Amino acid sequence: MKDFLRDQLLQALAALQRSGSVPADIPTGFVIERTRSKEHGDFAANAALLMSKPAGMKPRDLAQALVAALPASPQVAKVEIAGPGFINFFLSPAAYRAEVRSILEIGEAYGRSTAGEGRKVQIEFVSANPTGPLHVGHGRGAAVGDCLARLLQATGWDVTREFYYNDAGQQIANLALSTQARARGLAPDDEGWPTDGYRGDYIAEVARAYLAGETVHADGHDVVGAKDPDDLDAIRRFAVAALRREQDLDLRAFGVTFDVYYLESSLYTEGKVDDTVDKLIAAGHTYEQDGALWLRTTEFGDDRDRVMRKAQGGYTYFLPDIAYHVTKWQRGFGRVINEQGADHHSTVMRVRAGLQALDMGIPKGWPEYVLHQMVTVMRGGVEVKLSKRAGSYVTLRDLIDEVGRDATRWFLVGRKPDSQLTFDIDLARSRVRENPVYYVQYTHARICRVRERFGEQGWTWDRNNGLASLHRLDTEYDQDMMVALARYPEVVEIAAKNLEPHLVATYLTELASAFHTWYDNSHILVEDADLRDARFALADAVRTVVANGLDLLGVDAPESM
RNA sequence: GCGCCUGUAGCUCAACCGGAUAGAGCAUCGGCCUUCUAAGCCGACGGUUGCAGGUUCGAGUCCUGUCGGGCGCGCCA
Repeated sequence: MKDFLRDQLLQALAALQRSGSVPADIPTGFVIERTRSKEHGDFAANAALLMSKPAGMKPRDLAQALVAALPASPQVAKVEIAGPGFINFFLSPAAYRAEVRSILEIGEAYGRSTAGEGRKVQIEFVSANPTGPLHVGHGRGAAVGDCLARLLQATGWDVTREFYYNDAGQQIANLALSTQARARGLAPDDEGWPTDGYRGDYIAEVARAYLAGETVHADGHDVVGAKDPDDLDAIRRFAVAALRREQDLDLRAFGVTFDVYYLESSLYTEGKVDDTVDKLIAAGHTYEQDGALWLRTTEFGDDRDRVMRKAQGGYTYFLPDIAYHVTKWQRGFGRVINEQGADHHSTVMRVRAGLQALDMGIPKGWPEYVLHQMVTVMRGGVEVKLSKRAGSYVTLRDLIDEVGRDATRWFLVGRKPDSQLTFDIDLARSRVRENPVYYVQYTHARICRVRERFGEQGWTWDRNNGLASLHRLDTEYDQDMMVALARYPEVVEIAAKNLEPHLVATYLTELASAFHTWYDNSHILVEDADLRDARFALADAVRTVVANGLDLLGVDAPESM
């Protein structure tokens, strides 16, 4: 609808230009937007305000001229000029009825678009190292990343979900040593416990399974515990597999799956790291100093140069990072979005700088980043910092077990990623109005219940009759309900464009509120069959949009509660 | 000290790449259950958008400064 109105205004502008009353070379960067207040109609255009200066006319005069030149349209009931020169469009009831009809006809496809034109986009998220259970921060990354993937899929992108994990570095060595220590019966703080060892109870479980010769299935193959506490390499393989397996189970329970798991070790075994080093040297952006090899990232905006290869040998983490991103580029992802915790924000500059240094024609802003801020977990008004299994942090599994998958997803994705998030366990598990996820799910269930009542009353809902009778929906409540519904495609579009999935959650809460208001003021099960069918058609349209929105968030739309 | 994020009602948060009178819910107060889920609805109260400047037709939004909070500033990942 926005595009339609914009087009109408452009036509009016063109007409004015032909008649010579407005210069031909006028910027047309105006926007059509939803009004905040319905006194101002449904949509407003700021065209006259922006173009008044170049047009040499007063805003209101220009608005007047534009409105006079607008083509007639059955979708627009009236156009007003207001305030400093806004052009306000009031849609006709027929335009909103058409929206309801469209929702019921295309169902789950409503709100989707082809804006992405089938282009490839990769979303890398979670990417936790296999050294422990996933924590709340990973959960936020999983929820945000997965919802971004759903949003981009819904807007016509060809999405690949990718999980990158470090199975090669120092942290993995620590994991192996910690597991070995447990296998030898040591506990944290005992004599001989490795420095920087992982202290959580889960390490003891891994060690026990290893000694028992258990089999772990991860990443498509089985790893059997070798039982030998001296075989550090076998312990490492087993521990990585065991923790990968555990993370995978957590993610599955969270409703998150990946298309590709990319192993850092493969970058080494396939020579991609060495290859990247050679190319950086050849590109002339490196130098040796203090025995180390440095990359001149300052040439690309960094505030200091970075070491690539340490004096003692071995690479710093950011070199495999660059090599990894080269593979993303070579795999044909013209668009890549990395979802990470904000505590890693310093890598953004370095990765981009490294890619620029390679001079491969990669755009400066590639890849894109969505960084989420920290999560604080509260229960009973106090911060929760510990979990039994992990020790020093709250795990994703803890949250799922305590408040359920749906509420966990909703709350972790329900705020702008840029904002710090307080996860209130008491609120998330409560089943009252103040808990938005229950409020929205309840809305869906409530509409399903009305459908059941048709049968109990001996009636059948005649959908086609409902669609044909939509003109019977003529109250202000009806109008408000339809306006709220029609916003959905715009919300999806904006959420996808801005990479802000929380907008969907916010919208659904508003839609639910709008529904209850309408519902409690509009009796559906009336004797008049036309009116009854029409009202339920509107209710079912709400149900459809709620279901579509919840699907974008990966949250169930229950038929009863 | 430097960089990134952030500051909106008592509380938790919105505000669509600058728009009109800054919106919801909770809390507080007052109403509504003999018919579709009261897990709901209706109403009232509540604001100098941390502070100070600037940009312009217009600023919560952009710029500068300042104060408070978070994160990061390794030849760790």
